[in-house]
Amino acid sequence: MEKTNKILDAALKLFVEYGFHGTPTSKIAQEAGVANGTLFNKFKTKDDLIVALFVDIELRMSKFVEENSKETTSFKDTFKELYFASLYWIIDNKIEFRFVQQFKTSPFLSLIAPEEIEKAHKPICELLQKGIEAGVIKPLPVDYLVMLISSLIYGLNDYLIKNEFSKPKQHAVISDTFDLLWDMIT
Amino acid sequence: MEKTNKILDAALKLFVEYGFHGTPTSKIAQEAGVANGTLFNKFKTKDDLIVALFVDIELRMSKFVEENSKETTSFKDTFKELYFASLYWIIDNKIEFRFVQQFKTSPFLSLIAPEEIEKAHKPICELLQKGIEAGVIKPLPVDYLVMLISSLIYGLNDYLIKNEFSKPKQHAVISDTFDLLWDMIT
Amino acid sequence: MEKTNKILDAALKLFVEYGFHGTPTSKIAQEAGVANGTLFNKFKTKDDLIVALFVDIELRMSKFVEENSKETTSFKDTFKELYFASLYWIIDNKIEFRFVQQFKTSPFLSLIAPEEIEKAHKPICELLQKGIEAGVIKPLPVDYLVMLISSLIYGLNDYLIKNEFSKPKQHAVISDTFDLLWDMIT
Amino acid sequence: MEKTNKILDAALKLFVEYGFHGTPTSKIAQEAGVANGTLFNKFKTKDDLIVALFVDIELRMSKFVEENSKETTSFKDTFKELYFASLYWIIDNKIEFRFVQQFKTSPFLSLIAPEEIEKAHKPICELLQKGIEAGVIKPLPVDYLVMLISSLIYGLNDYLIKNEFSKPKQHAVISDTFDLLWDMIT
DNA sequence: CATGAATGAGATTTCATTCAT
DNA sequence: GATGAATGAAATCTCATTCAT
Repeated sequence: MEKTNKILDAALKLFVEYGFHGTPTSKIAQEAGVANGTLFNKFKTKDDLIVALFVDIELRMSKFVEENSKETTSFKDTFKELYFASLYWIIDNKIEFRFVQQFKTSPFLSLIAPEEIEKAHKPICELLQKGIEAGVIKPLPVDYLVMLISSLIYGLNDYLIKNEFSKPKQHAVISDTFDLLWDMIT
Repeated sequence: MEKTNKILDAALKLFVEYGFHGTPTSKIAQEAGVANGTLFNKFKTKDDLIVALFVDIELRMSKFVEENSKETTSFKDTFKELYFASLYWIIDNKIEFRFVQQFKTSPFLSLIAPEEIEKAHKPICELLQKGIEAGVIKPLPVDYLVMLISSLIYGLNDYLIKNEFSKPKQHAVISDTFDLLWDMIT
Repeated sequence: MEKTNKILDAALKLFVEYGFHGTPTSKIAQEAGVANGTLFNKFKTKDDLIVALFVDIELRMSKFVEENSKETTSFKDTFKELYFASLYWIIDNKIEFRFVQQFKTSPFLSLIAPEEIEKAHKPICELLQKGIEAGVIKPLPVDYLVMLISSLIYGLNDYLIKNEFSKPKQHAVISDTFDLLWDMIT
Repeated sequence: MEKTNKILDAALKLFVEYGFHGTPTSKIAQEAGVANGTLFNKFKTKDDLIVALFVDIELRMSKFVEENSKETTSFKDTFKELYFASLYWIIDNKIEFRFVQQFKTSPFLSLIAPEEIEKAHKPICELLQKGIEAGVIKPLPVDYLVMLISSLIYGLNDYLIKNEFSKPKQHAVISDTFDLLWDMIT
């Protein structure tokens, strides 16, 4: 792995455990196995590193969701694919997700342009728009729907983490929640 | 106002704006109009102050919700009272709520006993239990229901903040969301 | 006991355990059971307290030695009385003595006039002078003799503390050491 | 000179003049001509610095005494070599010695293992043991003898400092004291 | 006199960042 | 490009001392 990635990896792990300011750059460098100065060759400042890490994670998530959700002929199935892909990524990348949550509630969020943050919601927005036009989804504002969906996903994730279910049980809960959600928005 | 409260007030304001570590204790003292040392007479450490602030806010919210939600004979109405009281408190105490969100995604959360955190959910848990027993609410696990409800509330709050609606429009959205929620869980 | 004495007592105990600067005045007041401000009513500054404590201890030791060493017709016996009285006081007032040692090797010593410090040696000086004139003691400078004697006493005290002998054994060692000392200076 | 040594040097000088707590680390760094932070790169805490300084001085003294006391065939001469070497080091390193005295009467002493402290006495202990076995020295406990000897050396040193004799006079006093000591223990 | 809350100067320590090698 | 020693600004926290009650 390249040094840049080693640094991002180490930073992620430490930030989630100790918080942004509870993690000195020196510890990140140490954990990454590089020299202190190397970190500052790759990222101009610590804030730069934090932002770069956020952008990197968002990108990885988007990519995963895009690649792992087949577009089908049925609207409901396409929507389900998106929902499951998102949840699976979050479940398999708990640390990344906790970082994102921490970042989004922190003042660092303001370092990023709002469009950049919205970008991740683009696929779901477009899909919902189609759903409304097709008369499948209730004619509510798209950003309102996105809010409903994502808050459920985030809440569900927290719930799954707290309860440590078996894989099949987890799947069942995710599936049941989808049904509740579907009923709510259609 | 007492100095202790002045300090809590100043801390709240600054923490939300600059983050826990972006806010030096000296600035808090200054903003509160007390001497630096006074802060440490009232709170042994900065961490203590952060935790005390969280506990204080949770207490104030619980008290408000309790005092502002009448118990009625209709289960649905009682539930609605609780829902509205919660949302109204959050809307009128945006800064407090942002602090709570920041606190809950930070490593500081681990400084508080899990029971302490759950305590805020006790009224709603008891109510839902009764609702299930009365056959009004779907027979789902209570903590699962709590998750569904609170994630919707949090999401809705973010949505309202972002959109800056007029008071009547706000009320309409809150009311409509309640209907969606009610359909989902009954 | 008066407050002043309670403060001196508490200070002594804490200074020996934690050092002068390792002991805050607030802890002294607390240990003494008086208010913080009371300490500063009795002693203008912390340094004043430290010096007063030293002077107090030296006075108590002098008084004890004076009262507990009978003047006899035999020079050797009178000298022995003084030697034993000194050692017994030190042994029974270990904490006081450790304070004195700490004080004497610290920069606080310079806050006291040299005459004040020498005062404690006055009785032994006068006695030795007589001993020399009587031809009993070797005709060496009196302050040289005092140095020999006191360094032996200090060393002996450390030795007794380290070894924790029984009372009779202690007495034997003290007595034997006197004989060595007597041989040395006569 | 390396920065570490510059810091130790500055610390020694200031500690002896102002005491451990009367000397801020910032002054040490300044006196040493290094940045404040550099001090804490070399020594994790101020206490660490104090302990390191003590260990360093003890080591230097041991090394000097070892290197400057020839072993001879005569027991008395060998003993005398040790005695003189010790005294000469002390006299030429007054500041170091005052530091050691201050350290040994302070609560910092407890930060060092007792064996570490005793180590400095090892050569003299072994020599005295031989002397006893050879029937030259009085058959007294070795640690008792060490106490007698070291207390005389310390006392003599204080005496010499106070009186500021010329070099030859100093030598005479040291030599005379050796004779008294020798008489006492043989 | 006694009290103890309030003060603020100052101490130790941390850590993002630089730069000579 | 990589390194890590050096930097010094800034943060948290302590504590002698004051003073209104």
